[in-house]
Amino acid sequence: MRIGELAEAAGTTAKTLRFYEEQGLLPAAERTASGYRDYAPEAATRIDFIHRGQAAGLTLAQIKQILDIRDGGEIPCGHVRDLLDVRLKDIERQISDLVSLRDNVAALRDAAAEPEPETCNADEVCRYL
Amino acid sequence: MRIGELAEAAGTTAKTLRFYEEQGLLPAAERTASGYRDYAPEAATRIDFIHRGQAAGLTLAQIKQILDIRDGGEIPCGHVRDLLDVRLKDIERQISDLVSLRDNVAALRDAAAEPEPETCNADEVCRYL
DNA sequence: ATGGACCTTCCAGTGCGGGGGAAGGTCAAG
DNA sequence: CTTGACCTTCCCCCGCACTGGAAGGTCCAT
Repeated sequence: MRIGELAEAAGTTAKTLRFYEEQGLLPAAERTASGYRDYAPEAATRIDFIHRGQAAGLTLAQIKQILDIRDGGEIPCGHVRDLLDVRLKDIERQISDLVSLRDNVAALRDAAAEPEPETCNADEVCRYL
Repeated sequence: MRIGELAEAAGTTAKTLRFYEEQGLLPAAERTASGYRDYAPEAATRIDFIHRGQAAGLTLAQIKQILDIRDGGEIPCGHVRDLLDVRLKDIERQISDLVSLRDNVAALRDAAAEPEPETCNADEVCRYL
């Protein structure tokens, strides 16, 4: 199948598939006599994997690590678990950062909700921030 | 004072201050006879304001909007409140997105914690993702 | 044989907030 | 007078995951 068909089957674009190939996430495709990339339909499952990795918040570089392990004939489960562990801690840190930020911003907004502009000092630009 | 002194006083770098000037967040500085930027110490309060804006998650472009209003002789409280409102909704959306993601990633990691690699199908790369 | 949909490569840009480093000028201490 | 720290402008670079577009080749139906 051609790149456009594969892209549609996998829910992405031809441009993105060429990008993935360039980044080493997809193996260099077979070529037809005229130079068109020629994919087996199973190529879609690899793209699905990439999408699952992205849905878990992994970067393309991390997904590539997993694919490289699998392509090397090893079983990537352990590495996947480690990546997910790190990712999970990172997400939790982001959440707590955002919760703190939310509280701060909410307090600022509440203070700004009843403005007393006359008490603002031009030097500090806005006393509600 | 020179740009390096101001940068240190405000907890940033000379490079960043030039960048802020270029972006219109800081007014073009006075110059000494030899072309050096020459700041009044009060310049630091404006940089502090920029830092407070960043701490509230505002972009430099949004902070610039506030500064432009203040520099235009108006009182930016209303705009600040609007920006904070929008930012707050955005933060809350990010939090709920991240909480969903955390739950998904945690479930994946728990599944991967007791791997049974022999049940993995090489075609799907890793059944834990 | 012609038109349009598809494909190829290559180069450049997006948004964000800067950072790196070159080439040259300036200032104060020793 | 020299040295070293600082300053100037200039342009390019980072990560991230693409996206846009130009210039040209191919395939298929009409």
